Amino acid sequence: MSSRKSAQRDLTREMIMDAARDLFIVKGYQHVSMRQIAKELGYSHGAIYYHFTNKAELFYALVQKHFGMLEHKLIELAQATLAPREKLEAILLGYIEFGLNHQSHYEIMFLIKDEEVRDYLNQSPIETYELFAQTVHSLSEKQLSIQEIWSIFLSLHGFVTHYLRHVLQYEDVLDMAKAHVQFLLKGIFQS
Amino acid sequence: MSSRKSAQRDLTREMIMDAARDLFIVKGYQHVSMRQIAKELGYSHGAIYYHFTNKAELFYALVQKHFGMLEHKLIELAQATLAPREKLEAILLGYIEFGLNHQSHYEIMFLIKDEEVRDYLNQSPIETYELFAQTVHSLSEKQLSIQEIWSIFLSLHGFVTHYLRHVLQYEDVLDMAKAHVQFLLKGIFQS
DNA sequence: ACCTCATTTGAACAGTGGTCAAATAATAAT
DNA sequence: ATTATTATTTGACCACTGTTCAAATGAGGT
Repeated sequence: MSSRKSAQRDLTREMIMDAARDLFIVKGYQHVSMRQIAKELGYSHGAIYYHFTNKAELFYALVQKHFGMLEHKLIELAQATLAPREKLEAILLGYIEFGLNHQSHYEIMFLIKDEEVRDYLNQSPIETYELFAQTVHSLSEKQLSIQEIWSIFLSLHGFVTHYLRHVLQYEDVLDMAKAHVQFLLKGIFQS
Repeated sequence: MSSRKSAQRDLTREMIMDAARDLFIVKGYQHVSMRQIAKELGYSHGAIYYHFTNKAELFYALVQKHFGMLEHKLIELAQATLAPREKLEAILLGYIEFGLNHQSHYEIMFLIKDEEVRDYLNQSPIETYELFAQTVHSLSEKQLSIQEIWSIFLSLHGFVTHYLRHVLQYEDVLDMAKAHVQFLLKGIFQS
């Protein structure tokens, strides 16, 4: 009855990921179906399974991209021309900003406990944390121990997690975020 | 064909909640179906809908109980005979212990983002946090501001959230938890 | 014996993720 | 130009989900 699409509109992983990202951001992982994604693209849901083995793998492909984005942002902030203290502030705040401005992705990167999805998570979170830790360590002028950096990370993570659950945007909690960062840095620069 | 159960075994909210709790703890909210709960009880799934309007409401009934448990623990710790500093440590550590020893519960209380479920969440988390904040405030000998207490809470939340995702038990991360608490209290008691 | 009514059943509905034989079309080989 | 091959897409199908609801059930009151 229906005919397959012409060659130039052949379905690609990129196309699927673009459509999926939009839907995931609006509705969240659990509330997006493979059929919805396919419909958005004008294909049948079966076609997606040709390009991705399942929903989790499709989602994880998106996640990997976003870990890359977070790393990019960290590097960018670390290269800014600011005093260490300001740079450190910017990085901690930048982490929160990233988390709240990419809520669906943060959720997948750090929150989804779903076994299906977790099986696809590999080294990405670890690598990204390593970068975070090293950057913070050097900016702290060696005053922060590994353990303290880890505590800072967990504390930022708690902030993001909490407000992400309440679906608030970064702008809505900017003051709170700044105060949280100050709290975490208090004592380090004896300010 | 099948007949309704005899009067003394009439299905109650309590019975349903007990069966549901066990399943939720083992499998998590998303992977427990109403049919599974009903099967566990030897009833048809329709019967549950007579006692709970839907899955989310059933789940929330469980949540309320767990908030009660956490409050109970907080009060208990606050009444211990310890120096303020030690008491404060015990409370922060107690919070982490509760979170990691009741992972499914904590997940329900603070992590589930599902709209269906969230619609049933009312004042419980707020009330429990109020208790936490007041206790910490008085124990800090008025040295902690509202904002700082909130940051401490978020930082503890981050700790629990992270290790909960990796399904580690409290004992496995005890040293880490102690270090995290010390980090958060650093400066407050000028230690 | 009859009635009432809270409780339970199970069929039905619209949706889900995932599978797969069959259909299709672009490309390579003849 | 015709044929064979191969990558891609389709849609019926499966086993499942949460939810609804008319109908059946049976305990308690009269």
